[in-house]
Amino acid sequence: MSVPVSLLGRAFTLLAVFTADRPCATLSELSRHSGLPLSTTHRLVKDLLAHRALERDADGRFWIGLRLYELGALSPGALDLRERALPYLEDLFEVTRHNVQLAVRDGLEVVYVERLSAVDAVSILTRMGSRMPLHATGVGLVLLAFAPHEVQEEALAAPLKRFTTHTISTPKALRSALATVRRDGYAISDRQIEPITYSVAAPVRNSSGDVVAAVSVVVPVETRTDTVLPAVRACGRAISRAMGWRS
Amino acid sequence: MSVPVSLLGRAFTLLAVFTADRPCATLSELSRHSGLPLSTTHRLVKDLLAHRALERDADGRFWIGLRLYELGALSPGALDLRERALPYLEDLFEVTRHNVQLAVRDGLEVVYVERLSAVDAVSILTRMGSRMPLHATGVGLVLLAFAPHEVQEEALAAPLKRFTTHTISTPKALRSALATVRRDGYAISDRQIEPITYSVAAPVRNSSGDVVAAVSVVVPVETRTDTVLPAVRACGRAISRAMGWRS
DNA sequence: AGGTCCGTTTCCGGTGAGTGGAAGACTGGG
DNA sequence: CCCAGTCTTCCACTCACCGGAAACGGACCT
Repeated sequence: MSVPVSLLGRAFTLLAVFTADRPCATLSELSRHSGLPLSTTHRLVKDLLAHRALERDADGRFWIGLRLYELGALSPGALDLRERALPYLEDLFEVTRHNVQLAVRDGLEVVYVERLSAVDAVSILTRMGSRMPLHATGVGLVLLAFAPHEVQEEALAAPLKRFTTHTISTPKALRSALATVRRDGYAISDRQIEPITYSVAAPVRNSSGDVVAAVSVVVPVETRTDTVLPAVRACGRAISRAMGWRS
Repeated sequence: MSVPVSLLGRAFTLLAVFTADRPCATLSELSRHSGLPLSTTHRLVKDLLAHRALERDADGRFWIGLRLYELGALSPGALDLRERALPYLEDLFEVTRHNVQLAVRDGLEVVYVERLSAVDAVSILTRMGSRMPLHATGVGLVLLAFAPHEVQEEALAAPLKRFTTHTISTPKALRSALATVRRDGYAISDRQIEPITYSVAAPVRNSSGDVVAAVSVVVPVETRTDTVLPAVRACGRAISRAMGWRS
């Protein structure tokens, strides 16, 4: 295992130890998982603590700090898109009572910038800040279908990870699905991630008409998707208008 | 103006140029506002871009990048508190139809970790990730009233910034208000930030019974606070239970 | 077309911030 | 008490980082 020689590279390697499955870690764990020598890790952690990028709990374990939360909240996805979209996401949540998600594209992945869910909602696989492959999610299909041509070709040439027997797993199937999304103007992801859910997704456009995000509702398979589709599409349009889009 | 000599210090000084009022900046602006020489700024920005901590738009301006959003979403406030609290916040939003906020304490400030609001809600002064002084907000009063004794004394000894003629601005008034909050078990902030709103806030406790967050509703002054108070308090209790609290 | 201005990018010799192995300190369990 | 694991401190050495200066590129003006 090679660690970066640059200090910033090391700092980000260290921060990458934190995941949703490992939201906190001891100094030794940080050293072990990052590959950085213990004393280097110790010094780096001390600096990150000083800058509030990390914080330490009473048991001595380290967590991502509030400063990164604050900075992250200034990113375009959070500050611009989320703040404008939130009222419409809430409306969609209220009329459907199912998980509502807002996501942007980063490379060949979806990054969720918001998720509204109920206590007894059907699926809790995604979370604010989490990632999923484009090909396997409703929002991902929408974002990919309207992405630049070279992004689509890149996704079609990449391995398509399989989650269930329904996951799109050949370039041919994906190409066909993308064409369907572009024709229809929305996507229905059928049991691609979990065998018990559909995801119904619609595009969100900016003032230039580019698709910059996607909104979706995740419903149990017993739900008829056409009962939520109009609401999802209306929500996508409402957010688009809030972003300055004119049809 | 003195800039840090350490690389991490410089990186964070640079990132501090980004605020809600200046969410993006050019290279020259970053250099000017951070005090770092132009070529140092350029090199640092290039590294931060490589690590996705910054991103660049089509006009060449820099923004906080998705990587910081992802990392920030792993912080305890976002990952643990927010995810557990969200369904109850949504319930509170639904029954009150007013701005709902969830906040934690950081030093002598409140940091908002979630805000749900409607298109026509009365106040939009706060935002995910933003800060306010403890003494002047409902959630701040709650967090301070139940904070360790030395934190309370520190707040009482610090300057109390005034926002309106109603803002608590003397240590005597603050001490009295804190006693009231502790006695009542909730806080009502009367026109302290804006002359048109009240904030009604209640504590959120963890499994050890410590107050680790506060939830509030912001309502117009024409609203009788006792119409929303029970719902806010119930919400605080529900989130506390989700955090493992036992009464 | 040429010139000017401003913002951005590149270059490179010099240097001090950062390094990590080793030793020491601390903590908890047997 | 002993042991193992975790954390903290130390310091001679080195190379990643620095920033002034030059080059580059684009927009605007005459």
